[in-house]
Amino acid sequence: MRHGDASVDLEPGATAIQALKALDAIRGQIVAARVRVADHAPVAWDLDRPLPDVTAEALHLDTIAADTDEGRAILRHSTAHLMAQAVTDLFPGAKWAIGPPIEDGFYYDFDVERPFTPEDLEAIEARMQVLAKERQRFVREVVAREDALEEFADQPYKVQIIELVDDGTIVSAVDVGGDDASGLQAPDGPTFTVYRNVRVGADGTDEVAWSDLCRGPHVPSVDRIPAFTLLRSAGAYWRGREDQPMLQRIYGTAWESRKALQAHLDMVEEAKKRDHRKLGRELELLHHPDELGPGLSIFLPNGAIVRKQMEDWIRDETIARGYQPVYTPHIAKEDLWRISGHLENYAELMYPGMEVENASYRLKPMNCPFHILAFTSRTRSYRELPVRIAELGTVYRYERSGVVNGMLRARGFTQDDSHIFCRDDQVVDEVAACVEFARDLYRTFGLGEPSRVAVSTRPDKSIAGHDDTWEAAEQALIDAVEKTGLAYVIDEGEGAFYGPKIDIHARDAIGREWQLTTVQVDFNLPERFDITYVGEDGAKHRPYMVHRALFGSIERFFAVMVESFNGAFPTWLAPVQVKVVPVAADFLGYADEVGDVLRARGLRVEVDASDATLGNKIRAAQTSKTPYTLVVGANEVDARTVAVRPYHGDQRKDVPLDAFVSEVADEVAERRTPAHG
RNA sequence: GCUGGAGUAGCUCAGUCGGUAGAGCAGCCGCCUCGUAAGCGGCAGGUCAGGGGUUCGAGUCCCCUCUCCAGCUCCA
Repeated sequence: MRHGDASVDLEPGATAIQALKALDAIRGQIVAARVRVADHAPVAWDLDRPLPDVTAEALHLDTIAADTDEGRAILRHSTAHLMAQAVTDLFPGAKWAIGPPIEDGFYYDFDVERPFTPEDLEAIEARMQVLAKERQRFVREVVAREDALEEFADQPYKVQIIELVDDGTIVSAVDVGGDDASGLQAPDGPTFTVYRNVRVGADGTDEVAWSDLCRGPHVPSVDRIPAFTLLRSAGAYWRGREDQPMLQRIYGTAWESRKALQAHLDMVEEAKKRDHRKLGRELELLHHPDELGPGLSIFLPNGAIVRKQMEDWIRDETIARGYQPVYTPHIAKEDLWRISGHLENYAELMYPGMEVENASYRLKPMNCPFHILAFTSRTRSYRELPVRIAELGTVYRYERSGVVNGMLRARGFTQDDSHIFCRDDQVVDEVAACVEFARDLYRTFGLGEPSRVAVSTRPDKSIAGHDDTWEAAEQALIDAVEKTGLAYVIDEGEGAFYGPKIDIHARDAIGREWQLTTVQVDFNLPERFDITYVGEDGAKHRPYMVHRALFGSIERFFAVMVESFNGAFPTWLAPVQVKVVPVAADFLGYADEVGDVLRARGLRVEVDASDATLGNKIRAAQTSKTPYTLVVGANEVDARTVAVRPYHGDQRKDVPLDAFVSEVADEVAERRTPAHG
């Protein structure tokens, strides 16, 4: 068998680890092997599992290191088993559902008598530490369907999983192994894989401590998990469906080293410190009084300045790119929402009607119907297409109470919304332009390139459009993304009910990914509103309609900015750009003069006229994360200079006032955006 | 909507066994006039989320409601 260029011959029945040792292929910490037979897809393989019985030339072998995404997933999967074993020990009668690795950790769902308490988690983790020391081995066994059913007869969820596999509901969503996943051996009838945790008993013989239905692979033994911890518990529906019973889920994480685990926990802690709700309060950006109601917020003056910079940028850019701004109301008669189909498809997300003068009015959950009315305000010619209607439209959605979450998920929010009416031959260019527009936006606001571009295809619940229409639109979106040169993935069945879409994500300063931009094709509304334009042939034609929001929600994007910049906005966005601090009251006159000079160049300045000590005033300026603090005293008055203390970077003394003003004015004019921090 | 946790001054938090509410910061007043992250003193600030109950007595125990947080489901 081969590993890279090396090859070696082995006895039949040799395990992956034996082969890797023979090949001298082990570097660093290995959790599993990767086996590829001929041109089959590679399969992750337990180190102690015998290699497939094929010719040496056909077999390729590689290692899976602990410090890779794939390696960590295996560590975490094994840790999930360890946790389930601990839960079984401490909570006899607990039923196990599923326990997969996820991004940054793992979970396992249990059906237990009562929900887990924080104390339970401590006890479970302590039990896991004890079990880990037992050096239990993970032993893989392939069993027949009937044997699996018998073995797990008292585990109703496992039985269900087996039955779901029977009827094809589950293929790979839940990892149960089964037919040799490598496709290397044709099994005799349906089989499942069981992993047994085996320890050496008091009498020196092997004893099975715990078993689970599982695809694997796993680390060879539980003591090979370098670092793990449990994080929290929460309810979770069986199979993720609301009509199913609620189980108790425990989240945990595992890493290749104590250091890596600590780094992860530090990152979580850092994210907590940056929470936009916390910073929004501390920096007086936002206010969420109970009197307002859930999911609604007030932008305080500081927050409003930041938001205005965002809005000014997008307004200017949309006009520059040929969009036509409109303004539309926040409510409309119910009839409009009947025509648009929102009452039919979206009613549970709409606030109830307001009865006025024998008519019912509704708050708008979307801007589209209004933009359509703007389009249909007169007869449209093919010559004027594409027509791009744009608005910062504030919408209201009656989100279910449990999902409201700061500004990330609000009940009232503002979309930088636009609807583009165009001919079919213009769709690709228009969509590509939207994607490029979004890239500019991310660059401007310091988010770099998109981290993920996903084209979502027709969902089961789609109501509009023929198959070939959907296919054509999906292809148009793909063509548009390819035109931009960005890599993309296909999210099957994740499109909106009225058409396919492109979602764009970006990563913030601490590596978190946010869904921001959405570009959607709509087949539904043009039909419902019977939108037409007059073509070259004098006949009426139906335009395509593209929805698009680049920030997505201004409020959400604002929150992402707050968290990503950690409240320390770049100068062009900062609520107060410069604070002038006189050393003592005697120098207040010069401080005011400096303030006036800066304001005359359009900068946002505050002069600290309080009678606090210098140290106190500087501290106040620093904790407000103001980009520049200027200290002025006798030296500065005489030389007409300022002592500059930037929020990021080293202080500079004796900077000529004029030079500082030009420097900052340029920085703002260029919207210079350093890396987030 | 569901599961769990939490709500005390503007903010961060203490409050013991059920015995009549406390600190720091911020605010206001005064003193200090200061060279790079907290000078000193004083004053004011509370329907302990709201409602009901138990009790001689409830921030504390019980019930209901609201809001927030961590998830599930749903989504910008």
